[in-house]
This record gives sequence, C-alpha cells and structure tokens, in this order.
Amino acid sequence: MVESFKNYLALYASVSEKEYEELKPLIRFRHFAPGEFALMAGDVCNYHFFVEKGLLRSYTVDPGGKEHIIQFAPENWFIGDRGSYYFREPSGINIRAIEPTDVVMFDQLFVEKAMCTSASYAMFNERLLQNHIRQLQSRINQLLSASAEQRYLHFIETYFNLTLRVPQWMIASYLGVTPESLSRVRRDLATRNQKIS
Amino acid sequence: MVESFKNYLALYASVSEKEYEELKPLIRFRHFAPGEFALMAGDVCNYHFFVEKGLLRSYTVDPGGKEHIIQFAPENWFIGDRGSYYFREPSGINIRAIEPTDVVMFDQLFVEKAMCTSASYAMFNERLLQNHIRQLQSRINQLLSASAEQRYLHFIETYFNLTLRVPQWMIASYLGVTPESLSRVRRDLATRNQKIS
DNA sequence: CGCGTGATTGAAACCCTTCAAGTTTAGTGG
DNA sequence: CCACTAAACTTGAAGGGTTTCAATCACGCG
Repeated sequence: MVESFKNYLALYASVSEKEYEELKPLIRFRHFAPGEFALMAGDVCNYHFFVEKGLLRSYTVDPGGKEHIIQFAPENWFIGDRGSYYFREPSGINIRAIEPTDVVMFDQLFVEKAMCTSASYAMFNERLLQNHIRQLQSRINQLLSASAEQRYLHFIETYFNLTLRVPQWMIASYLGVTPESLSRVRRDLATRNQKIS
Repeated sequence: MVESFKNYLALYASVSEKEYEELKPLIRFRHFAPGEFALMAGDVCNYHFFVEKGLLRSYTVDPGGKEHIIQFAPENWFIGDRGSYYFREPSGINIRAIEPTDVVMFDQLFVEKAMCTSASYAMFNERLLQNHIRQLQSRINQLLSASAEQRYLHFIETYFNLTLRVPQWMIASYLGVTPESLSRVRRDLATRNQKIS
C-alpha cells in the first residue's frame, strides 16, 4: 500500500502521522477496473475520491446521448460532485475509471473530523474549494472565447502528461469539440510546424 | 438607507441585530454610476460586493478585444473575483455598473470576524461557496452541450427578471454568441410561436 | 486471423460569425 | 415638444469554423 493520501495530507494540509491515524478509520480504500463506475448519474454523491494511482474521469450525458467530460483525475487529484454531495441531490454526472485505479473514499464525517483534529485542514479545505472555483472560472472563460485549436493548445500546455494517457476522443469531449475536429486541428498544427522547420 | 445587507444576513446567515452592529464597522457602503468600474482587470480584488440596489456585471476582455460576461449581480447578489481575492493575484475580470448601484463592500477581515461572531455565518459562507461551484459547473455543462437557442431559453427561464433590465447584447455576451445571432434566435422563436397559435 | 475501438480523411451541411447596411429606440438640447 | 444623435437592435449576404455522416486506416487483443 502506497498511502499517497497520507503523504498528500502531510504535505498540503500539515496532517501529522498521529492525526492521520486518528482519521484513518473514516476512510475507505477501493479499486476500480477500467470502465467501472465510481458514481452513476442519478445517484447522490456520498463520497469524494482521492486518486492514489490510476485515472478517473467525470462526465455528463446530454439529451442527445453525447458525453461531455467535466474533469480528469490522475494521481493526487480529488474528484466528486460537490453539488450533489453538499446539497444531497441526485448527481447529473458519472465518474468512471479510465485506467485501473486505486482511490481513497471519504465523506462529510471525515471532513468534519479532519477540521477538528487538524487546525490546518480547514485552511487546506478552503484552499481546495477556492482553487476549484478559479479553475472552473477559467474554463468558462475559455469556452466563451477560444477556438478549438486554442483550447487544444491550452490543454496540452496545462495537462501534457494526460495527453499520453487519455484517448484522443476524450480530450475532444473535454474541449467541447468532436473527435474529428480535434484530429483535424492536430493535423493542421503538425503540417504548420513542418513548414516552419 | 435600506440596509438590505442586514436583512439578507439575518435571513440567510442568522446574523442577529446585535451581531450585525458589531460587524458594521468593517463594511463600507458605496455608490456606482452606470458604466463605473468596481474592479478593473489587472488590479487585485480586495473586496466582495453585495448589491443592495441596482445591477453590476463582471466580464473579461479577450485578446481580440471582445467582452465576455461572466455574471450579472442584481439586488441581493454577491459579486467579486474569488480567485484574485483569495490568492492575491491580479484579476482578469472587470466589474462594472449597468444601473446606478448601491453596494456593500467587505473584505477578508469582515469574513473572519463574521465567522467568529456568528456561528452560522461559517455555514452560510460554505453554502455560498458550494452553490457558486454548482452554478459554474452547470454553466460549463451548458456551454459544452447546448445551442444558442437552448442557452437563451435557459437564460430567460432562470433569470427572467434580468431580461428586461439588461441590454440584449450583454445577454448575447453572457451566452457566448454575437448580438446578431441572439437577435435571430429571438426572431425565430417569435415566428415559431406565432405559427403554433 | 478477424474483430472492435480509436484515429483519420473527405464532402456536404449547418450553425454561427462577420461585415455592412438599415431600423428602431432612448436620451438630450434647442 | 420636436429634432437630432448615439446606441441598440434588426436584417441580409457571404464566409468560416465545426459538425455530421460515411468510408478508410491503424492497432491491439482474443
């Protein structure tokens, strides 16, 4: 067992070994095989997931049956549906494994306990929330203003390590374009770079 | 003075009259004329704004000089740039009055004091954050999946009262389409409704 | 090998934008 | 109260970026 969750909390939330041991009974470890669901749309999201190893994705399915990827979660990322989790509503999103994935699952009880146990955990939690908002905001901004090519360039710049692990059609879905369009964008970028050199 | 901020806090954050009086020295009242800036891109966002009367909007300006509206804030809404505010970074957004607007301005000190003074304020603040995330998420989802017409229908459904106060080109900007496109969408909707009746 | 999934390519269609007129509306000063 | 102006909204025609649909290619795996 790698226990990267422990290391992560120590590093970013200053949770000591002793504090972690207190909290450990409240968390659950689980494995997901590729394609397996961690959350199905319609269910209430009872857990947040921390990815120790592997890769998850969250996505919605529109009325036309098309998937739209909300987020990828590789190692040391959190994923879940805060809206559903916090307001106890059925979730509109699915969370599913891309690779074989080991996660830590934790719920509201854990968060409350952690905030009591470790003073810095509350601050960490706040920072997580604020950062999440910042990231969502920036994505909205991009969807409003950038072309397919600009979005793709921004994606590989920001998540370069993912481009090798995620099938291309999922990246297209994340960017809000069709797989065909992304393929053409990539071809045009490649031919343009050839001409330059 | 209407003091709708006081009423709002009493209603949603269970802040008593006495608690409010304690906090009042930390807030600032201000008026903005139409077109006036409450925050200019490049500055750090030092305050959150609560709109007592009037209407604000926040927007970004892309490299091509086009405006993209992030949010409208009518009476009893909060507006600000959480990212800039929390991480102390220069903001990328402008906040500006559409109508003559009275606001309450408050900063981190107010929030911290409020959380100490009123136990329920912390919960309220958390709910505000979570709700914000939920709303951003839903907007991303819509930008990924909905056509101009669907977005417009969703907008008038959700913010009907705003459609009468906000110029149409700003609604277009919020939806991520050109004013011309929105005009056509509206015409098509109108003629279609005529045929039905 | 053959199957399935993902990636690519082409051609046509579609939605939306752009640009360039008009038209309407609202506000201002005579 | 009207005339004038500027801004907002509308409309048309042309163009661009993306999608759609269909076919083909590439690859990994039972």
